[in-house]
This record gives sequence, structure tokens and C-alpha cells, in this order.
Amino acid sequence: MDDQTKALANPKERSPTEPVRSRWTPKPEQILILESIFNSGMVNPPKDETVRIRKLLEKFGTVGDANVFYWFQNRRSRSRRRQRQLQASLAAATNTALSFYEPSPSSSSSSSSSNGVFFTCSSTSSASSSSSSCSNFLVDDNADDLFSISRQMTNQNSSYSSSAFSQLHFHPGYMTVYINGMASEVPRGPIDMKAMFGLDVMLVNSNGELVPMNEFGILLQGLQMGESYFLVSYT
Amino acid sequence: MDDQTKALANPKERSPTEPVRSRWTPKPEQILILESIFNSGMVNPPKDETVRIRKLLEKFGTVGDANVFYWFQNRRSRSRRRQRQLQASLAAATNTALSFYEPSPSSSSSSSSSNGVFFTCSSTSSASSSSSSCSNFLVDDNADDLFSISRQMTNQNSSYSSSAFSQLHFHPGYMTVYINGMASEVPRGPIDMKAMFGLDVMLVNSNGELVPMNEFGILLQGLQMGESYFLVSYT
DNA sequence: GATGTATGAATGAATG
DNA sequence: CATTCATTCATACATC
Repeated sequence: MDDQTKALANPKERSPTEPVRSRWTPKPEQILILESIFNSGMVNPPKDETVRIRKLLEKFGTVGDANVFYWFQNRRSRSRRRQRQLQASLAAATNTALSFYEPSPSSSSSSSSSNGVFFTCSSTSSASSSSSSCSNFLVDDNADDLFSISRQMTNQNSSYSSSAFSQLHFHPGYMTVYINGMASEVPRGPIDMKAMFGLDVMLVNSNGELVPMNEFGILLQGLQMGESYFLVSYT
Repeated sequence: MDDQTKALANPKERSPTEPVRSRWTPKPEQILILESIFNSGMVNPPKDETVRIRKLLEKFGTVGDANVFYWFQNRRSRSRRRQRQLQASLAAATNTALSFYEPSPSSSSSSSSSNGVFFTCSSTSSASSSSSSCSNFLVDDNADDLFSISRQMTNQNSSYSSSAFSQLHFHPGYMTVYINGMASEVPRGPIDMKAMFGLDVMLVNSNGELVPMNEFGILLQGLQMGESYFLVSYT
């Protein structure tokens, strides 16, 4: 175990505003930062980077180096696990599979999508802390390649701060959500979908559920920070 | 065969194709199977066993490896917690009892255990998950789970219970998955995305992960029954 | 249809 | 990095 991994956990200090918790609960902004860094390719920050990241995160709440370290470790582990799990579970059908495959003629690849617009992204949601990452399929879950990336990144100090993270500004009244995989700054309040997208579109959250919208195409409630949504045409 | 077998007529029988299912709700038969396995001593099945178990459970409803994994993890955790509580309460009772009863030495299995059994047999052998028995959980739970089980069982007329394991039937052919929130019948085997949707799409599962696809636009594995997917254009 | 509870799911925190 | 545990969050279901 690296010395860098040695915990500097500071379990006690807790801002008076914070609820008494036995373990660190990352704030949404902190999750965004961490996800951004992770998805920007730095999946295994060295110790000094961990310290820098912790200092960044501290703008939004008490956090220790150990928390950051564990976060990345778990993030890597669970990404990889999910990846394997998916592979395995789907691979089960591979053997029985070929009999069903009929090389349908390429003549009509027309069937395209009856739906019209389809899109992207998903993730796990949760009311309080939505993790995840719509950009999963961008950089995430790629254990093998990630190492080369991280290896190549270990020396450049501020790469992440200029790539992914710096794009996320936290202006008041706005927040970042992911729509079709792209980070988007949206107002915190109700959103006029027609004004914003111009079409008859609806938003589907990462659970596949329609985001409630009134007859004027205005979302009844604000979106959830950091959450992922899909635009779906319903015309 | 009793026709009451089908009398699983739960009041809340979902339509043949389950709608928005934000979380897995195990069928009574599935709970029976899981409880049986757990109580037989396999409290921490290794991965391959998890897969086998999942396949068993799938005879009674959609379930994924992760569900099985979580089920055993939660089952262990909550059994252990109850065990600890029981221990604590018994210890407390013992302490208070000791104030009345002067400990006469060395008579071994003194623990009266009028109400409970506490045992040991630490197991936790080593790295590889000991699926082997010798568990604190063995008989552990009492009122709570038994109630739920019996409650669940009242619905069926005992057609299942013991024989649940051996029966195995697969419906080859087609299954239902959700694509962009819409139920779709797809073949169980590999799917020619090119023929089905057109060239430039890929499937993302509900974890936001890309479903592996070869260079011909054919999914390497079949999809998972009941799972939700999103079509993503990658042009 | 509000509230309580059982439990599925997620994740921080370890350990080896 | 793989596994595991403890804790917490979210929700399905029961109950009223």
C-alpha cells in the first residue's frame, strides 16, 4: 500500500452547518468535480494531485485526502466491476445466440428509428446525491485504457482543471445537468422546453421516467443537479 | 398440476411487461429460493454461484446478477446486525442476571438460552469468500423474515417450495426489453443493430455503459430481459 | 394519501 | 485492486 494511501482522515472537524455524520457525504458540487476529473481521464491521481483535488473540494464542504483517495479507488473499482458484470451477464447468451441471427438483407436498413430522436446517457439517480455520469461511455469504464491515460497524465499537473472541470462554473441560479451526455448549464427553476429546444421534446430521466411537463411544455419542476437526462421527441 | 399454481395472483400483478421498475421486487418464489440457499449455508456465494442462482431465479421473473449480489450482501449485513443486537440484549440480560447469580465455575455450556441461541463458529476463513457454511447466520433470523416468508407463501398453494430448484424452462425466441422507455420485443440472441436501427446507433444500458458491438454493428451478446436501453447515435 | 416499515440499491470505508 | 462490511438513501408495500 502506498504511503499516499495512508489516511489523513479528519473525522472530527465538521462545519457547524453540517449534520452529524459518521462518514463523508460528498456534496453535489463535489461529486461533479470528482466526476469531471475522473471522466477527464485522471482516474488514479497521485498523492499530490489528491491533495490539490481535496483543496478544490473543500470549497464546498469538509473533506479529507483520504476521502478523495477512497472515492477514486471506489470509482475505479465499481466502474470496472460494472463493466465486467455487464460483459459477463450478456456474454451468457452468446452461445445460444447464433441460431437467432438471421442476416437480414441490407436492402432496407430503412427501419432506422421509428421514434425519431434517440439519445443518450443514463446513470443511476438518487434524490439526494446523484452520482453518475452520463459521460460514462465517454471515458469511464475502460479499465485497460484508463491506465495508459492516467499514466500519461500523472505528470501534467493541471490538465484536468483546464479540460473538463474548468468548464463547470458554478454561477448562482444555474446548475449543471447532463443532457444527452453533454454537460449543460440550466436554470435551477422551471424550464421552458419549447423555448429551449424549439421542438416537441420531452425529457426522460435516467430511470426512463418522463420529467413532468405541463401542456405548455414547461417542466413543472427544476431538474436535478448533476443528473442525466435524455431528450426524446414525441412528435 | 394444480391450477392454483398460477394463483400467484398478487393484487398488484403488473402488466405482462413490467412498467417503470425502479427497483427489483423479488417474486415469492425467488425469495424462497434465495432464503433456501442462504439458510443452507451459502451466505456468500462466489461470483459463478451468483450467476447460477440468477439463472434459477430468472425462471420466475426478471433478475440480474447485481440483484442477487445485493440481496446476499444485504441479507448478510442485516442478519449480522440482528445477531449483534440479539447478542447485545442477551449480554445485557446476562449481566443483569449475573448480579443475581454468582458464577459457579467451569460448567461448560451453561448458557441457558431460553430464548435464543448464540453460537460461534467464526468461519470467515480467508480471502476467498467462504461460501461454506459455519455461519453465524445459520438459523439466525426469527420473527421478521419468517413472517415475511410465510406471508408471501400464503399466496401460493405450495406448489413450489421444494421443487423450485430443479425445474427449468426457457422460452427461446423473443423477450421484452425497453428501448428509450418503450417495450420492445427482441430476439434473445445477437442483434443486428444495423438491420434493426440503421447504421449509426449504439445501445447504452441503464448503467450508461455501451453494449459491446462488433465492427459489423452486431451486438456481441444478447440483451438482458427486462433491461432498459437507450439508443445513441454516434455520428 | 400520509405515514411507517421492510428492503433494494448505492457508496464510504476499510482490509489483504 | 478485489472483497467485504457498515451505513445510508430510496422506494415498494402495508396500514391506517
